[in-house]
Amino acid sequence: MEPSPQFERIRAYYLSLLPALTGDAWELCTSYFTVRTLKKGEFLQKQGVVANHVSFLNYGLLRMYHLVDGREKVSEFFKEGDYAADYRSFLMREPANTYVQALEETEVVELSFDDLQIIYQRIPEANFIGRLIAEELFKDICRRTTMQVTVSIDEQYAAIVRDKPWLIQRVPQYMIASYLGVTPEALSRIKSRAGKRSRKIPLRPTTPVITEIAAAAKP
Amino acid sequence: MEPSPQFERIRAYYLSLLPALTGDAWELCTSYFTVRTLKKGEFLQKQGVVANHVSFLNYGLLRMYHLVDGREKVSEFFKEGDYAADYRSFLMREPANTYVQALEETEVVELSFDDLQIIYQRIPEANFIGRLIAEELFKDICRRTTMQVTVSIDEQYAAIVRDKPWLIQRVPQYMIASYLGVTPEALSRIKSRAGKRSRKIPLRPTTPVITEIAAAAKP
DNA sequence: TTCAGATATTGATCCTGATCAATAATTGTC
DNA sequence: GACAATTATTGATCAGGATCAATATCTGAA
Repeated sequence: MEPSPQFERIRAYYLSLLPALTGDAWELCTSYFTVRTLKKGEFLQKQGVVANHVSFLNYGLLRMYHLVDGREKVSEFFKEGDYAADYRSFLMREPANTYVQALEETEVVELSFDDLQIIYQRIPEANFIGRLIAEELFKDICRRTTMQVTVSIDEQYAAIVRDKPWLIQRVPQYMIASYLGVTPEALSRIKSRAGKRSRKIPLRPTTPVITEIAAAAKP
Repeated sequence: MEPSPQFERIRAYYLSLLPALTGDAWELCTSYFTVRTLKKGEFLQKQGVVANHVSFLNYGLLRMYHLVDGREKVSEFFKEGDYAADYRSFLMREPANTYVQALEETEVVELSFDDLQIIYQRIPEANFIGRLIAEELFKDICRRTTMQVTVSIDEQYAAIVRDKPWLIQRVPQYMIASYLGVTPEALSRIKSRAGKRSRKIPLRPTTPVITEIAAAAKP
């Protein structure tokens, strides 16, 4: 509706994606936005429920996790400036298989699925933004996957300390352990052993490496 | 350029996304498409090289993998009807950290990054398609991630046998093992032990479960 | 400040998958 | 069909993380 300071951050975000986003189009968007505040511990999303909103974080911190056999497996953290919510569930209109919970008091700008479709229809450029957001999420999840495959837990933890110190500050260690796919005990030992600096372990291939030369040579 | 049977499959795909894709717009698209054939063993993408094309598979089979410490870690398979290529590298214009290699003779329809940008500019609806494709890729990678976190290797293999029998048929077992994140030996044992049916292991939480009630109660 | 609950560390043991090694089965080629 | 190369299986040992348990540290509220 009216220009609100609560939409400043998301506006800056959108403008960075699409500088030409005009006043009218933006007004239409904001007319569908709603603001919501989550207390620490509250859930933005629960397993089994279809995600009906995407949420842009004005401030605060969320974690996304799977609940498997009574254990929580943290898959992602969201902080101010991020898009949160189970985007898969949101897109597929299927029940989510994750929980999203506030770790701090958090304010989000919400947009419902139906309203987003209206926006896509009325503002063709919105598809551009939607594309960039989907691409952004894709890149993030790729980065994570590559990390998991490429780097040892020790190095992943070191990378977090180096690149995302805010995670260390704001999240209990056992959740970071879960995020890394190990137990709290294991992470504790990883930290302690981090002192004695990285020994290089030379490995040799166990699986045949198909080189292009060798393979392409055979028509 | 001219209506080609080589573009039939991708046309059907696009039409399924956007029925209103008009003849003219489609012609513009096809004018940028190029067809390429890969022999078994040839690479569509190599680590260290910026992915300059997205590739739609007309027929054939590709695998994507990371090379870490001389070992290949398979992260994805692509078959006819899929979009292949290191989309992260393509989007970010950064060197890829993966290889994409043909496991069978494969025909792809390629579109370069620059040409795609032109299409996005000239055909606004293309953003719609681009959004859906990015969303599709996102959903796929989410599905994979959820599997990895949620389900045991045994069950993941069973799921492949059940849901993707073509993988079993067309891909050597040691690549499927790599895809599942285990050694070929381990997968072999998993298969043999698959006979004696799943014993249920009751687990109790090792990490405190923050319930909404408890957490939200504290303002 | 004190205390209780939550979080982190440390130790001992167990278990699964990795590794190393050898053999068997399969596949494709001549 | 026979052979060579690739792929799969099976066995024995090893290593790292999980688990269980105990203690230490931290945090926030009264």
